[in-house]
Amino acid sequence: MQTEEEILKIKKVKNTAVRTVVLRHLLSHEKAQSLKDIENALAYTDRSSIFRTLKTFEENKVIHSIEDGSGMTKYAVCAEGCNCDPIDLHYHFYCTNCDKTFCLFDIPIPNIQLPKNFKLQQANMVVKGLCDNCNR
Amino acid sequence: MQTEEEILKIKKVKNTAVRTVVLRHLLSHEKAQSLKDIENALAYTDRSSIFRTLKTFEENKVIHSIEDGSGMTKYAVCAEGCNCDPIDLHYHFYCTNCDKTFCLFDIPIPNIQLPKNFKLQQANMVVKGLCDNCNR
DNA sequence: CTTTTAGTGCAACTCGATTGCAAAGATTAT
DNA sequence: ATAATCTTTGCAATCGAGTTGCACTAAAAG
Ligand SMILES: [Mn+2]
Ligand SMILES: [Mn+2]
Ligand SMILES: [Zn+2]
Ligand SMILES: [Zn+2]
Repeated sequence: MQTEEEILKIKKVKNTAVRTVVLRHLLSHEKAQSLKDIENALAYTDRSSIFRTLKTFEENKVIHSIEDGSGMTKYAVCAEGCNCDPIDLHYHFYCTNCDKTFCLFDIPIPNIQLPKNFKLQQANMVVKGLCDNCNR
Repeated sequence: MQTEEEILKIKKVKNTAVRTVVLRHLLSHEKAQSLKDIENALAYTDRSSIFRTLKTFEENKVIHSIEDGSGMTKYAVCAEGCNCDPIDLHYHFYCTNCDKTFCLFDIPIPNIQLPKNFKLQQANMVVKGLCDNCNR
C-alpha cells in the first residue's frame, strides 16, 4: 500500500494540503466516493477545491471516475500500475439498496470484440444489484 | 419491426399523442436519444411531457436508459421480447468524438460471477471509444 | 350528461457540476 | 533577499439536466 506522497510522486502531481487530504480520504474508504461525500468529510476544505483536485487526479490517473447512475459521479483510487487503458478495465458494483459503489478488481473483463473500425478507449461498466450486506 | 401502436399495446401503455410522437422519434433514430434531443426534434411538445413520457416508457419497459457519461441520460427502444432483466443485458458504445451512443446487441455479454451473496439486478455497460465514422 | 381519472403545458425549482475572480501560497528570476 | 511569475485555494455566482406543483384539457367511467 502506497502513501499519498508516493502516489502523487509517481503520478507526477504536485503535493498540496488539499490534495493530500482528498487522496487520504479516498484511500481510507473502500467504497467509491462522491464529491459530496468528500465535502461532507472534509468540513474545512472548499467544494470547488475538492472538485478541481478530483479533476487533476483524474487527468493524471491518480483516480478514475464511475458513473453509477446515482446522479453523483464517484471516484476511486487507481490500482498500482493502472494507466486507465483498456487493459485496466474492471467492473463496478452499485448496490441499489445502500447506494454504494466499488471496484470489482477480481472479476475478469472479457475481450470485447467491437464492430469493424471501432476503437476501444475506455469503459464505464456498472453492474447493479444487492450487495452481500443488503441481500438478506 | 413493430409500429408505435403495437409496441404500446404489448407493453400495456395507453396511447396518446405525445407518447406516439416520442416513441416514433426513438424508433426512427438508430442512436440513443437524450431528453434534449427529443425536445429539440419535437418543437411543439413540452419538455416535462416528454420527460414523463420517458419515465412511463421506462417503467413499462418500452425503453431503457443509458448513462453514457455525457451528462445526459440517453434512451433506446427495447428489443422485441426484452424485459429489462439481466438476460437482456447488452453493451452500449459511446463515441468520445461524436458524442453518440447506441446499443451493441450483437456482442455477447459474458456471465458475470459476482462475489458470494451478491444479487445481480441490472447493469449499465458503456464501452467508450471511436466509432467507425470517427476513427479515421 | 356528469363525474372521475389520466395526460399535458407552463413555470418554478432542485441540486450536482462548473466557472470567474481575487487572495494566498509556491516557484523562479533578478 | 526581493521581485516577478505561476499555481492553488476559497468564495460566490452560474449553469443546466432533471424534476415537481398546479391548473387546464382530454379521455374514460358512471
Ligand atoms: Mn474502479
Ligand atoms: Mn441498449
Ligand atoms: Zn448494499
Ligand atoms: Zn463517432
